[in-house]
Amino acid sequence: MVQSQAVSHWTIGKLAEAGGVGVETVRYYQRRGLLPTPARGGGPDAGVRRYGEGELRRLRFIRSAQAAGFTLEEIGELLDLDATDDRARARELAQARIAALDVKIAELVQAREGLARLARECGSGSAGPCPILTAFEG
Amino acid sequence: MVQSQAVSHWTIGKLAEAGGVGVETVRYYQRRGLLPTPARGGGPDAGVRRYGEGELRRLRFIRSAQAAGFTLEEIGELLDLDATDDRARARELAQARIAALDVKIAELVQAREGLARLARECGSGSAGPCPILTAFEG
DNA sequence: ATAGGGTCCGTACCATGGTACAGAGTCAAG
DNA sequence: CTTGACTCTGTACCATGGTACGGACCCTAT
Repeated sequence: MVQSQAVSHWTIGKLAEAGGVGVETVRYYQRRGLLPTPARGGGPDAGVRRYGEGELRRLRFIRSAQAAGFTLEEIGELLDLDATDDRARARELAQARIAALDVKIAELVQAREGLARLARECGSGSAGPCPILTAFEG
Repeated sequence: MVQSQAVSHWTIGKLAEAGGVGVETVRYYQRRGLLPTPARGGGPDAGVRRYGEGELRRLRFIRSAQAAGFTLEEIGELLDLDATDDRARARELAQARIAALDVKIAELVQAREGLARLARECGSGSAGPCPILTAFEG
């Protein structure tokens, strides 16, 4: 059974588009060491670098990990861990982030409550209080 | 019935401490127009500015509103709205932020799930997968 | 009266995460 | 065989939200 070759047919522009980011962002991630900078092609497409599924998966991971609150530096470490299979460290980072997320989520839920109360009390009519300054004190 | 005078006995250092921020941060908020810069006292405490409950409430509001995801610019607008009692605009801002928070909270909850799965599958033993790169693809 | 600690003011610097060129090259269609 | 779209490299610039520092000044305790 033959292992299928990893195809790399996209230009940086297509990769960026597929990942939902700008070309400059991809280059920035390359500078930060988060994405590889493949060799420039020779022959037919001289000079241009080509990208494939692997890079796209990495790019998507970066965006998701950012959404999870990891910094780009931590994301770099995670990508390295993926290569070295250091499970202990990976767990450690994941659990620390889960703890931070729990705090953050609770904070946002509380903030949401304050805002909902503000929006409710601060009705369109001019009756009743419109307590902006104390919105988060409940 | 006599309205009690607003007392202003704290120095900037005490205000900052009470608000859980640094002195430089208070000054920064003053520069941004989020906190007033009271007149310097004369007589006994010549030269030093004094702060009271009003400033502390504002400062705490700023921190909470930041936690709710408002930018400092938006917070400035909210503080102005509190003074002008523009209910319609206040509601508008609150509702927009609630919508953004709902998206954000859902995102964080989803990220948490991915991380929990990662921590679980990536057990301390070396058996099974440790799928960092695909942690958020579930 | 003098040393330490706080204030005041202006300006400079910082970290994070991008975003924007300029100048040169290359490729594909008309 | 030129026009337009895209790439590549390096360097510069940006927004946000602070943080730091120098040099005065002033208040209090020793």
